[in-house]
Amino acid sequence: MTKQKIYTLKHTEGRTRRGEVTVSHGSFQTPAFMPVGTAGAVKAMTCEDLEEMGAEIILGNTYHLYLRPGTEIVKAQGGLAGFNRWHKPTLTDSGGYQVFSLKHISKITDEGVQFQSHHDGSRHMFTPERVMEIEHDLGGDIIMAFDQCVPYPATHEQAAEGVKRTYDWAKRCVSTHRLLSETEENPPNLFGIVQGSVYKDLRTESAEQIVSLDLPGNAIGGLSVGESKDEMEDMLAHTIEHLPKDRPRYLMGVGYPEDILMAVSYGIDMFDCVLPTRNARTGNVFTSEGPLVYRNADCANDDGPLDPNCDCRVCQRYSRAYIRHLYNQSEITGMVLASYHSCYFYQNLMRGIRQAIEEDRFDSFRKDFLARYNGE
RNA sequence: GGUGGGGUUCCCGAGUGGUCAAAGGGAACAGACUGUAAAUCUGUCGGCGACGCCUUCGAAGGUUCAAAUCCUUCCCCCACCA
Repeated sequence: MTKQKIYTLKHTEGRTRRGEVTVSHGSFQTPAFMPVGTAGAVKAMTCEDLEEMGAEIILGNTYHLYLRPGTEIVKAQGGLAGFNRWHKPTLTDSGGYQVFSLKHISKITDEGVQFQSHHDGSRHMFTPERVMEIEHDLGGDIIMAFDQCVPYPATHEQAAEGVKRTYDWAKRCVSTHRLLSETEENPPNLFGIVQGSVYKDLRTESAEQIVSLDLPGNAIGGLSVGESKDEMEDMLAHTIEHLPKDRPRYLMGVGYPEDILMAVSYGIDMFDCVLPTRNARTGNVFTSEGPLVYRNADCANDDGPLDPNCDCRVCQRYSRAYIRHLYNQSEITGMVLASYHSCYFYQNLMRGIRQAIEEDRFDSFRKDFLARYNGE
């Protein structure tokens, strides 16, 4: 495996940084928000939509794609890019989060995780080795190590166990990944994941272990799982100090706009979150003036756009009244329009953040954004 | 005109003497959602000075300690027959 540097730092403002990550399918600007395309598609969005709004990298999920349509099909179709025709970078998550969210139908051992499919109950086994094979077959540009995302709250002992297992598994991921990469033309970039729940000593330990693996990128996992915003910030601020500055640092599963701004202020480069898409499908969108429950009755006769300050093509054309009506009638177009807007909103937020960093005014950008967002 | 069935809280629809303000859906209203078991889930859903009271089950009377449930009359719907 030829080791290449994938991160280029372009500008810093305090701890905040502006950079670029380059992988097989191209580059993406950081800080970046990656829409989540669990089953090979960002729900309700087409590739054209995503390109249009400026998304440069999306996620795919090992667990979901392995179960359906099955790794063989995706591989035979030319990997994810060949399959879903998203020709920009893709990051695949390892299924570590599913170990957390599907804990009631899975069993964790040192060997790996035995789980039942949420589709049909069939039994499967994920080991770090198996996950690497799958992720290589899926063909993403960045693949995540198979980790154990510990639920919140967790005792120090439980969290420590998660840290140990995450490290053991990460080492096994690295071995298998190296082996698989030897025969590949464009091997993916394996990112490690730091765990440790809300315990600083464990975060330190986990970060040092993961960093010692010398991977091209590092992620902070196990946050935004139920802890308070203060705890999240504490852990993030603490953990990121242990992650190398010459590689991308990815905060997994985050978050709300205010969380992203907070994390960027500490130097996080990559984010992903289901909020813009999931919430859009359940009647909520993000706007410059704060979250809007467009499903609620006060939008019934509102001919204004979802966000009065948005220049996305949904806000240029459609009204709250119409989109609410579509939602209430379960017209899929309602979810499509709402999802488009919120995804655009997130991409637009990231554009604003990047530009502000370049112009050394991130702090005021953050302050102004939050003032308007919180209706102050 | 005859025979049979039926009218229940916004809608559909259970309930056939007390444990019924009345099951269950739907609609409506609100809340939740952070590496997507999520076009999902939760709550409210007659009124009120609310551990109690008032109004409600087509209408009006009646039986009973007690009626959405039984009886009488009336109004209206549906099906089939003529």
